[in-house]
Order: sequence, then C-alpha cells, then structure tokens
Amino acid sequence: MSQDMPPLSALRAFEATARLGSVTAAAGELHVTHGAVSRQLRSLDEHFGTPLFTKAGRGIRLTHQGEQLQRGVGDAFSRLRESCAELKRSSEEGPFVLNCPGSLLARWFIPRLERLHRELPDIRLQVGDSDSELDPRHSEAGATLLFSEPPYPAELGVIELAPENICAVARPDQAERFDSQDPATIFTRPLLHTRSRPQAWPQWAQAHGLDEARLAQAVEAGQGFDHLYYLIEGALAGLGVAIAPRLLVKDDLASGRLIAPWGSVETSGRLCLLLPHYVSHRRGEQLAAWLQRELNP
Amino acid sequence: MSQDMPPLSALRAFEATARLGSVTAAAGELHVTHGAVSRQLRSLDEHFGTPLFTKAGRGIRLTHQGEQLQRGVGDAFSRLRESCAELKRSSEEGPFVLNCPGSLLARWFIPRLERLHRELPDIRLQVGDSDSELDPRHSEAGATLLFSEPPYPAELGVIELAPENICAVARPDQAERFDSQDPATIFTRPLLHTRSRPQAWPQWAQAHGLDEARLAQAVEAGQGFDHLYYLIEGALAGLGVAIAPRLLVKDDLASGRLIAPWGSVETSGRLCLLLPHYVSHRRGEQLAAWLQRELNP
DNA sequence: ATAAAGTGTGACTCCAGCTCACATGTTTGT
DNA sequence: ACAAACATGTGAGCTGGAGTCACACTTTAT
Repeated sequence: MSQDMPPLSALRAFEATARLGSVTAAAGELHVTHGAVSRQLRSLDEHFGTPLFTKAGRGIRLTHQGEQLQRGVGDAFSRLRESCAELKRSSEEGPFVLNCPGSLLARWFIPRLERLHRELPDIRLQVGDSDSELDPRHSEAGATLLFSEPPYPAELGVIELAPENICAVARPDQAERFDSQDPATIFTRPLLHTRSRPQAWPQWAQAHGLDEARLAQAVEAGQGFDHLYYLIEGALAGLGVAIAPRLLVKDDLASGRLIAPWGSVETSGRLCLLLPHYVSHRRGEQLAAWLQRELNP
Repeated sequence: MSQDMPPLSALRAFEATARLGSVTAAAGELHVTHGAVSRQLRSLDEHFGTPLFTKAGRGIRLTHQGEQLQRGVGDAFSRLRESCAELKRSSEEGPFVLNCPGSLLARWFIPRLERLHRELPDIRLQVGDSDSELDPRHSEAGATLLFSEPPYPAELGVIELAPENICAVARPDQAERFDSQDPATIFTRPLLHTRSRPQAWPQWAQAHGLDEARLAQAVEAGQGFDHLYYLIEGALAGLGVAIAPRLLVKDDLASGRLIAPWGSVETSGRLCLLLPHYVSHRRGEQLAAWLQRELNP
C-alpha cells in the first residue's frame, strides 16, 4: 500500500479551497483562520513537490496539477461526506435496537410496547432477544436491558432502574397448601428451577430462614427448565412453585393467574439499562426515563 | 454543506482497521500503537452514536453499521490514495518546467540544450518563455531563470548563479570607428535600446565616465525595441551599438559576429535560478549544479 | 497450567496545527 | 491619485488533540 499520503487535514483544506476558489472562504467553512489553511496548502505543495495554486489577481487559481488533484480528491471527499451523513442519519433515525432477556421481553416488555410506542413515537424501538449473546460487549445493540448486580464493569454506562425482587409463585388453586406465615409450607410442592439462576432458591431460603439441605431436596424434586420463561409457564401449568423476579409475574399476580404467598424479597441485583458510551444521548435517555417511570409508578 | 464530519484521522484509522480486520494490523500500517487506533475508533463510535465494531473472539468484527460505513469510506480512501499517487508520480517523473526570458532562452539556452539533455537525461526539462508572466509567483513553472538583483523576496528560493556583465556590442565592420581606449567614440554610432531595461545605458555610461546628457541624446537617436532579443538582432544587422548581458552575446563574440570594443562591466545584477520552496529537491539541485558548471567553466 | 495474541484504558507527554498580528499585493470606489 | 477593502503569506508563540507507555482483561493455542 502506497504509504506516502499527505496529511489528511491538508487534503481537506485543499479540497475546500479548490471547491470554493478562495483560501478565506475555505477557512470559514473549516472554522479556522485563513492562515491555518494557507499553511496546510503550503505543506501540500512541499509534499507533492509542485505548486497546486498560483496567485491570480488578489485571489488564487488552481494550477494544472491542482486541477488534476482536485478531480480525484473532490470525488473522494464527496463520497466521504455522503457516507458519514448516511450513517449518521440511519443511526439517528433508524431503529434503536434494545436487547433484553427473552423472559423479560415476553412477560413484561411486550405487553407494554404499545404504550411505549404511543408515548415515545419517534424512538422506533426494535427489541431483540439477547439470550444468545449475553455479553453486551459482543452485541450490536444500542442498549441492553438486563438483571445484574454491582460492581459493574466501568466501561459500560450502567443505569440502575429498579431493585430486583424475587418471589415464589404458584397457581391460585394451590393456595390452601401454603401458610403465608410459615415459609416452610412451600415444601408441600416441588420447586421448579432453572440452571441459569442456580442461586435463586438458596437466596430465597436464606431470606426466609429455611434449612438449605431440605431446600436442595425439594429443588431436586422439581422440574428443571432451560429458561426462566418456561419456568414461569411451569408454575402457570400447576407443576409446582417457581421462583422469579417480581417484575416478570407482576401482571399475572394482578390478574390472579398466579399468587405469591410469601411476598417478595429484595436482592442485591438490579434491573439495569446498559447504554454504551457511544450511544446517542437523546434516545438513550428518553428510553431510560420512560423505563424509570414505568417501573416506579 | 453537512458540517459534522468526524475527524479525518479517525476515519483513516477506521478504514485501515476495517480493511485489515485488526486494530493491531491497522496500527502497524499507520505507524502508531494499537492504543492510538483504539482511541480513534472509540471517538468514531461516539460521533456516530453507534458501535462500528464488536468484539469477536480475541479480535473484532464489523457491525452492520460498520459495514455500511466501510463501503463508502473504503472507496473514498482508495480514490484519495490513487489521486495522490498519480500526482506524485507525474510531479516526479513528468516534465520539469523551467521558465526563462525569451532572449536568454534563444541566445544562450537553446544552443546548450542538447548538452543538457545528454548530461542530465532524466530531467526531462521543458523550457518556456516567461516574458508574459514576469512574476514567478504567478507562474506554474517548477523553476525560473532570470536576471535579478538583491534584495530578493524572502519566500523565493533564490540561487545566484553568476554576476551579470553587460557590454556594448556592434558588428565587426564598424570596428574602426571605435577606440577601445576612448569610450566616447561610441557616440559615432546610434545607441540601440529597449524599454524593458532603461537603466542599461546610463549604467554603462557611468562606469565609463561619460556625460549623461550626451548619452541620452545618442540613445534618442537609436532605434528602440520591445525586446532584448530584437535589440541584439539590431546590432547584428549593423543598426548601431547594442547593450546586452555578456551571456547573451557570448557565442557571437566568440565566433566574431559581434565585437565588444570596451569589454564588459559587472553590474549589481545576478543571473538567478528561482526554486520555489516546494520544488522537488533532486531535480532542482541537479539543474542548479549543471547551470553553475556551464556558467563558470 | 502457561504462554501468546489481541484489545481497552488511565496517566502523562509533546508537537502539529492553530491563532494572532503584521506585511504585502490587488482591486475598487471616489 | 488616493484610500479603503479585500485577499494571501508568514514569524512567533501557545495549546489541546493525538500519541506513547504500561497495565488489565479476555480468548486461543500449546
């Protein structure tokens, strides 16, 4: 690759000067003084070993070599400007991609999407399932919604939206088995679980002062699922007691499709919105604000 | 004109990284550290508000937006490189334009061109008459050969090649009218002159201690010419005595076509080669050295 | 396990490129 | 003929953007 390119800033100065036919005008466009442009042009002359402009009256005029250079360089800069403008536009007006775990997407976000679109019509959100790419650093998304807990990696812009409350839920037809004053009555039913959150049940047991060994036994007896989403479906199907973030079963509790006999426990986890440093501020913050409102009425 | 272009150096870093698929490789090509490239890329992410690369394994991969940008930017940079290389080539290998006054060109340079081409075969000199554009700042030439005198404008690279000697010349058939011991015998013939060098005769008269008034009268009597070249032709035609730089009549004196009864007078003028600051050193200095040799044997 | 390769980033440094002020040359209006 | 406005070139001096260095972290290979 030919490695003797002149400084790019000098080429930009040349392009503007050649296009506008004036050093001063170019300086205006580039928001620098005419002296700065004049130096850049001189450095180009030296680089190419040939004059690009000559004086003409009180202004300047392209030399033959200058015209030759102008053809290619003018094209190249148009192309550059066009590409950058296009990307900028598609980044500002194109869909804003928000990734979040499938369970959160299905059980909390999708039911609220219509309201989101109504209240933030210009955000053109595109939601995606992030279970395949757990690490937001590998994702192309503009933002990621997920449960996490401190300490957060410093390079990610983490906004804590709400504390995570987990609760044990079951179908209402099993209500009589459970005593809301006695957490141990939970052991009358199998404990549904998922491999992706092995600490969920132990955490709950500790908060309610239950014996870990007996808990492990009950977990053993319950069905395992690959995914939190299916876990909750298991509870709805009456297979046993599921453990889930309160957020995901909020609507089911309100409608009476599920019950949470022992309330919910706040964990050290938080529902977080990850806005990478580079993300467009306007839309990212609009979204964060909307989520805050929606989560903390 | 859309004025929110990212820094060009960042775009160059992006282009190299996208093309080579590696930050480190791009850093190598740009002769900087990988850290420098990494920062540039980050600044681009921030400018566009969208990620251009994601991590992939231990390397990186273009995102969708990155690919979009790469198409245009890659093209633009190819174009830029191509244009610059083309101009550089035509400036280094193309003809080297030397301008000089028509009289010098015709009466001194052209007879020596063949030797120049033989001794400096790769210089591909193109000589032009500069009488229309006297000021080298308005010319497109790579170099200018001309008579000038100090002080020289600072911004021009002036190389003094030889002192200017002027002499009064006439046709040999008029030799008996002139006494080489008595300059006043010059007034036996009309004094040919040119408007472009009104000070030539007075200078000569002063050097030989002649009366200015009588000189003015003799000049009045002589034919005037537009151009030094025709002035010498006038002397060759026997119209009177011409005044000219010794260099221009050197060959005619040697061959006996002209005589210079009173020798020559050194003036404060110098034959100079003007090499603008930007000119390719190699060829400019080769030419200067050859001229030095040719003028001062 | 251990090494090697690749990328990201905090802290610091430095010089490329800018501004300022002035000089010089050109055009235009009166 | 003169002055004023316009345009570019340049010496001196300053500053912030861009680079280096060193280290951390992750992934791949041996």
